[in-house]
Parts: sequence; C-alpha cells; structure tokens
Amino acid sequence: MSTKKAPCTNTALIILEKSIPLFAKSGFTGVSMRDIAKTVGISIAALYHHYPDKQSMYIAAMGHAFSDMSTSIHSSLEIKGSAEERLSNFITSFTQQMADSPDFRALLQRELLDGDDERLKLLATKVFVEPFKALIDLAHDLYLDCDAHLLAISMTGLILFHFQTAPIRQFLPGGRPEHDAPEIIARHVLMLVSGVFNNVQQEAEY
Amino acid sequence: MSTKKAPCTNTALIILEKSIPLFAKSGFTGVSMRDIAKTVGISIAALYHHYPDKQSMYIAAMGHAFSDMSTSIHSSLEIKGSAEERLSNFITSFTQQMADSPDFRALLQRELLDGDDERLKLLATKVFVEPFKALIDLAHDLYLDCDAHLLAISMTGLILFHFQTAPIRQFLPGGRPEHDAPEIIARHVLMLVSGVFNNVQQEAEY
DNA sequence: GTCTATAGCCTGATAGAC
DNA sequence: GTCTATCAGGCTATAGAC
Repeated sequence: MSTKKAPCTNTALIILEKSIPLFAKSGFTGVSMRDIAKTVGISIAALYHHYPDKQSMYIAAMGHAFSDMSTSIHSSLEIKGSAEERLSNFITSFTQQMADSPDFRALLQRELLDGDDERLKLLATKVFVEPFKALIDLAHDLYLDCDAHLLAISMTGLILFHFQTAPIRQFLPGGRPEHDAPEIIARHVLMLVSGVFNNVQQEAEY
Repeated sequence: MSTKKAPCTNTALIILEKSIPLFAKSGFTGVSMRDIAKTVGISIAALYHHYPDKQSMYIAAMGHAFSDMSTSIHSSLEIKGSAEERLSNFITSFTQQMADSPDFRALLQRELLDGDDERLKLLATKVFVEPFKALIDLAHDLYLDCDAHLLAISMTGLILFHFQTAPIRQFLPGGRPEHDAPEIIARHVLMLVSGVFNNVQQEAEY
C-alpha cells in the first residue's frame, strides 16, 4: 500500500505522469511524440520501447489519471453520519477534489468530447460508478423521489460546470474572482440541492 | 433581415458553414486544411484566397456559429408573463435549443478548454451575456437573494451537463435512453430550480 | 476565384548500433 | 533500455497559370 504511493522511478510510469499534463492542456492531436519525448527527457525511439504507438500511450495515461482520481474519490465516500451530513460532505469533498485536479477535469472534458465507448466505459467504471451509487443511496435516504440518476448527474454537473466556466465568467454579468473558490461553489451547490430536498418534502405533505 | 437567412452562396460563408461540423467533431488540431477543402469541394489554395490562415478561418467559423446561436437564444428571451412562467419558459426553450445544436455544444466545450481570452470574450458577449442578464433579472423578480451570477451559471450548467454526459451515462447506474430527451431534462432542471425558489421563500418567512 | 504543383516543416513510427 | 539516423507521408502555406 505504501509502496504504491512512493515516487515512481519506472520509465513507463514516468512517461504517463509527464504526458498527462500535456494531454490535459492540448488534447491527443495537440501533443506530438516529440513534445512528450522532450518533456520526459528521453528520445522518441525510447517512448516506442514502452508503448507500441501514441494511441496506446494516451489510453494508458488516461487509465493512470483516472485511477488516481478514483482512489481520491473513494476515500471520501466512506464517512458516516446522517444523510444530510453525508450530502454536505460529498459536495464539499468532491468540489475540493475537482478544484485540486485541473488536469483530471480537462481530461474528463476531452474524453466526453472525443472518447469512444470503450474509453468512456473505463472512465465511468473507474471513477464515477461508485460515487454515483453513493449519491443514489443518498437520494433514497433523503426521500427524494425524483429520478436518482438525473439528480446524480445534476449534482456532479453543478460542481464541474463552475470549474469549466471559470475562464469565461470574467466576461459574464456578476462574475467575480471569488466565484472560483471551492468553498463558495460547494456552499452554492449545497444550497441548490437542499432546496430540492425541502421542496420534495413539501410536496409529500400535500 | 430576410436576406440574412437566405441560403448562402458566397464561398467564404460556405467554407465556414461546412467547416463548423468538422471543427465541432474533431477540434482545431484534429481538422486539416485538406479535410476542409475536400468537404467544401474546392482546393486548399482556394481556401487561402478567402482566409489568410487556418487560425483566422477557425475564428471566423466560431463567430458564425455563435451568431447563429445568439439570434436563436435572443428570440426566446422576449416572452412576457409571470416570473415563474418566464423561468419555466427559459429552461424549456434553452434546453430545446441546446438539444437542437450539437455542433454549438461541442464548439462551446472546446472553446472553454482551448479558447484564449479574446475568443472567450467574443463567445460571452455574442451568446451568453443577454441570457445571463435575463436570468439575473429573473432571480431578482423571484426574490432569490442567493448570488445571481452563481445561480445563472448553475442553471445553464445543469442543462448543458446533461448533454455533455449523454455518451457516458449508459455506463452509469440508472442511466436510460429517455434521459437524453430535452423534455425530461428541462422538467428535471425546473424541478431543481423551483426547489431553490421555495427554499428561499421559506427562509424569508422565518 | 479557382486550379496544379510544390516548398519546407512536422508527424508517427522504424532500423540498427550500443 | 536508450540512442542517432531516417523514412514515408501529412501538414500549413505559397507561387504562378488560367
């Protein structure tokens, strides 16, 4: 367990870790093997010793980035408490994790645009299936009888979209730098979702 | 006014209209001048007669795509009625417009990832500033005293994220094909936002 | 305004020495 | 496992005829 977190000296893994920021910034077609070789500090031919082609390297890099995020998310789903506490905790920690992982966010966006079914399935099962199950359980415990899948999408989307739009918000009415702070975003999303909670309770009382 | 909507026979505009789907599908670096020339049905050299380089052509294509969306959105912001009716109408029509414009959605996502400040400012002023103003007015009329900018981002994000995640939802718990329908998405988002409305009213009564 | 032809560079990928 | 050298083809962009 502790060995997995040790700084990596294996060349194949170093290639992945150094190429992830490049792919996040410029996408698959925007990064050349030359760029990667230069960043890693080895020759192009050496890259091909570890991966048969660029596509395989990209997929391996995605798998690595998604595994990292997976462990990070998993570790924050276990907290016990009331349903309200767990909801608040999920939103807060997920928002903080996304704020801490700009590369993952960019890769996620790029995969949603360009990923084929195989890559999207990997992304789903490695990263999002478990938090989605937790969210659906949470919706059940909170007596939210709206579609749990749609609600889970909405909650993750609410959080992620605030980060996605960060670069354009300075040009939109009311946009201010404070709006980028994860604490502000988390509080806002929790307010929105709590609204649903109360709303459905009201309807149930009719 | 009617002339603007007439089918275009000007080569420079045909180039834009035929290249927009290519850029939407594969991004700037994923489309070559060869691809565009082939799709338009002219030679590469002819492309360079109308645009000085690939970058200029891409920016012109973005401007064209965003203008189209701008007029489409503007035409649905004028409807009168109570604040609740206008909210419902905005969500419904915006969701429908996004459902009808997959190319615009893809270009928007790509620009959020790769656009520089100049391009993002164009995107903001051409497309999003006006609906944002309408949403902020709406939030005021509904006595929502939460941050209007954050709420506007959240509403557009709620809608857009359901489309963004369409290809991956089949791999997530509870995902079903019906969830892609704009009517379902619009109703779900309206339910979420109405929840806020009731919630804030409750708080105001305390 | 459109064409053919091409320059000059960059691309992914390989061969073979060490 | 890493290197240098290289290939064949794609890339953006241009020249010059019609």
